[in-house]
Amino acid sequence: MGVVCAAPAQRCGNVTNKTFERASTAVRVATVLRERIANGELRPGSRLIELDISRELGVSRSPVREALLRLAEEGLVEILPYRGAMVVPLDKARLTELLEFRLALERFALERLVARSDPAAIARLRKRVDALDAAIARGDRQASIDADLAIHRELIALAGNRLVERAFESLIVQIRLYIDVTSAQYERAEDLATEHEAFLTAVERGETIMSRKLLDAHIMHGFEDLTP
Amino acid sequence: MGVVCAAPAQRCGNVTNKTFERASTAVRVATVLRERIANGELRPGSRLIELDISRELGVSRSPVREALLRLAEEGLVEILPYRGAMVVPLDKARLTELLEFRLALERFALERLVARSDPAAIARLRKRVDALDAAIARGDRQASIDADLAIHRELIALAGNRLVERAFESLIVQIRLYIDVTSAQYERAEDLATEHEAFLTAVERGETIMSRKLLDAHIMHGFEDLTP
DNA sequence: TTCCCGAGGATTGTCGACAGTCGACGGAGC
DNA sequence: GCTCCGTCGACTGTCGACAATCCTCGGGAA
Repeated sequence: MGVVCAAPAQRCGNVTNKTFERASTAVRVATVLRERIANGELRPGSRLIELDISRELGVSRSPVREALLRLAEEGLVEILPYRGAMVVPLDKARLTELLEFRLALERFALERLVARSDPAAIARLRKRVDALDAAIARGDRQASIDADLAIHRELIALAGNRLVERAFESLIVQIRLYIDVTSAQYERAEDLATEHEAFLTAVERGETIMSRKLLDAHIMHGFEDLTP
Repeated sequence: MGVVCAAPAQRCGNVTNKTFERASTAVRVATVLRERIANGELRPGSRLIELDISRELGVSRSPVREALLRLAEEGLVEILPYRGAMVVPLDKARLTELLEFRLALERFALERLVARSDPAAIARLRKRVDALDAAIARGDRQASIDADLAIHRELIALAGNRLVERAFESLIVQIRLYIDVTSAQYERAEDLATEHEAFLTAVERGETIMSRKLLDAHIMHGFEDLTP
């Protein structure tokens, strides 16, 4: 019944991932819960009861509590004093806030990138865009989503600010929750390719204003008709 | 010896703040530690040993652990597995990252503000700037710092994005740690007043580019010659 | 009927104890 | 002298039990 090892040193026979194996119980529990939230097994708004989780995973409540606290800090879970934790409910207002936040960070990164006009940096982006094109050509939806995010992750990474990077990572995890709901963006896959292509071209040419406009449009794009 | 009440319902005779009194032990411990970090009692780099803290505050280790986790999420504390927590060390690189992050958020808020050109919103900012002027005129350094931050907090609040607001709040707490070190900015108090005045004027006139430039300069200003 | 209130169950918050891990110290081997 | 390895103390990670709080659901009064 226990999905997670009870003791840190104890071996999970069926788990091969070393980093997961060696991580503390709390981190492992957080990982499990994060996945369940991401894949929809745990629906937005559903309660997360410490005792149930600890029993199911075969651990005590302490690491479960810590895991919930971590997820709360990531914004995936909301904790109310004496009333427990629940998966953050999805609504349009929240998604808007997430995207605005994301926009603020990506704009910052973009500005940096254009300002230094470093060919090597742009080449890295180019590689990611090509990967996206390939995924779309294959008609692989999941890969397309990953490749899309990889482009933006790269953009952020190129800004060289770990704090911003961390915040962005946390935003992405949350935004991913909405992707299933708002898959519209990934239905028009060709548009997606075109958008990135145009964006990258603008960046390559050092067009500050244009690249920014394209970024704005892309991030907000496809999330217009959300109905959670 | 116990500075913090052991049990939630138990009364602390000398504490008047109701919200503090009613908060969970973990939150109270976090508050105490946060203050100690802020006022320099706990120096950057110093270790935070759970057992010591719990004994000193007269609580068990559980709430102390939770408090440390919260502070870690705020970026005030760094936790290394099996090796404990310590106050994040201050260095120039980190301050730069903090300020860049802050810049990204304030730029976003500013853009919003200028775009909607709402007199009521600008009036609120005006009030804060006036308060700063008054504090500077009185020569009250602490009040000047608070008034300065209040202006920026107001700017962020006007953007109406709770996520951004929360992130900003956390940034400010961290940036405050550097203010003692880098008090240069608050030495030239008149400059500070002038900067805000010019900034607000640009906002009132709807000058997108100018207001932004002034914001950039102001945020990065005074932190140039840091020597921690 | 509607509202208040108080018991009781479910769940979170806190505690003390034990298990596991890290880093320092010191001795053995080369 | 230098490196390796085992021991030891200090500390963190995890556990199960107890205390405090919230929520629900009846029962009684207006």
